[in-house]
Amino acid sequence: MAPEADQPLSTPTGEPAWKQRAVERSTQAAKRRAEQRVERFLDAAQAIMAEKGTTDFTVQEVVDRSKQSLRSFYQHFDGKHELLLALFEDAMSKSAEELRALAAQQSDPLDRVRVVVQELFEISRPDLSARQRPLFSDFAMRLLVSHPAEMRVANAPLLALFTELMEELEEADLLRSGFTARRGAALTMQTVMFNAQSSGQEGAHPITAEEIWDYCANGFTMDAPTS
Amino acid sequence: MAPEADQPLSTPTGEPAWKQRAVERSTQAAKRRAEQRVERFLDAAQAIMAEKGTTDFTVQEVVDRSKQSLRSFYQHFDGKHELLLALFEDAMSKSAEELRALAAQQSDPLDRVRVVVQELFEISRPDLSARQRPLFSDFAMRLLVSHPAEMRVANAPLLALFTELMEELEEADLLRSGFTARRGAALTMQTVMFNAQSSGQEGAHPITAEEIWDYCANGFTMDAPTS
DNA sequence: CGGCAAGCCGCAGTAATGTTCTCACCATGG
DNA sequence: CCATGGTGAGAACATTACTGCGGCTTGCCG
Repeated sequence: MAPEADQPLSTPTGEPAWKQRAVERSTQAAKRRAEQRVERFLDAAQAIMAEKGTTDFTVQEVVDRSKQSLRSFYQHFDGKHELLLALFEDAMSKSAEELRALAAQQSDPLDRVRVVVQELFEISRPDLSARQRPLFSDFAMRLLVSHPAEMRVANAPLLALFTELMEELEEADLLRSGFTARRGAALTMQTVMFNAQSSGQEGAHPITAEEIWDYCANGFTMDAPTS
Repeated sequence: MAPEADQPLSTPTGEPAWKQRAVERSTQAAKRRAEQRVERFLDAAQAIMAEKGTTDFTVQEVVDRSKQSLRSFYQHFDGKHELLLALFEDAMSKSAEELRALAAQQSDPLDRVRVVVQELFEISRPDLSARQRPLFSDFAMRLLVSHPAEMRVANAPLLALFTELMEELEEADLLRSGFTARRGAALTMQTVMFNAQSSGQEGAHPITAEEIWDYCANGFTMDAPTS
């Protein structure tokens, strides 16, 4: 990593290389400190959410809990929204990893999709997991309507997992004819997550993980028609 | 309607019947006036939403637009939430009626479900109908997480329609074996509405009405297995 | 017609909360 | 050892939902 020849490319302003390196060294220490502070804000926010089971905490609470200052908070985050977004993206990619690990335990491609669908349904339902994952109910919904692009980014890891699983199905000729893996991945993922959201809203007949799997896999019509 | 014998039942306080009737006559005029005021608030709110394409208006805006007073607003509504809820319930039952009329134009039970699914999808997508129906994106999502019981009430008309259509399918033996009409109705309705919500979030490959119908009807697996 | 009760209005005021500003401080690096 | 920039503490600001109060209008009743 001594790309002196490349320096001109990265210093179009005419700064000498040594100066850049010196500045960078200073910068990196500061960066570490900054990252640590950000970490503390993140941890504090997560702890508060775990306690209150909602994203309706105040910025002040996070600041107090993290033993830092409001001033510092706004130096590291563009606002409360950015904080929540960071936590949400993190939670989503962690969940995607967990689900991927779960899928890996199954040998049959169809079983892989099944366990992922059922587990995603469980961790997405508000009544059971709101306390542990308020981001999935509260924040995800608001993000979907107010910042769909950011939602798409946050969903990417999970969507990738579903796409892989669907492609496996495709290769094993287990996908319905004329059905694209990409579309099926998005449709299934969203169907599972959102139906989980409104489970418990269904008065006396809450939907179960088995039912949602059955539905996604087979639809509701007889096994032949559709025109 | 001269149920004098029944009066004691409705006047346990001992008030004479004539007085009750007189009071009621006075009351009804006041009631009409009150309803008219409520109507004006409702209309103003709807107009503002149509212009701004969001539910993020202030109560003050509604008050100004309706040429009434803030004080009066809170005399007729418990708060902004109640206003939105009223508009939402109204929009939902109107949409349910429109969809029911649309279904009636089809003779085949499966076609009835299909047109309803496809049209519900279209009117629920945020990109096209946000301007006309911000309640369906904005408010519905928030209501789902913050007041699921109210959401259930608001959804009831639409759910009833889906249930009827599903029961028709059941009677015509077009429903998959071991599949309940009630569950299918809820699952399908929510799947359609929510997937519409996130359509357009799908970068370059937005889901279409045909695809969602295909998915709901048939799922993604081959036409035989599931174990 | 005169008065009264109810409703309505305008306006100021409260509360909650996200965000920014002021200013002193201090720690880090040169 | 000093200059710079991040930090802390708190005040200040902005927005918004909501409420209290006093006065005015309106419609009703005797």
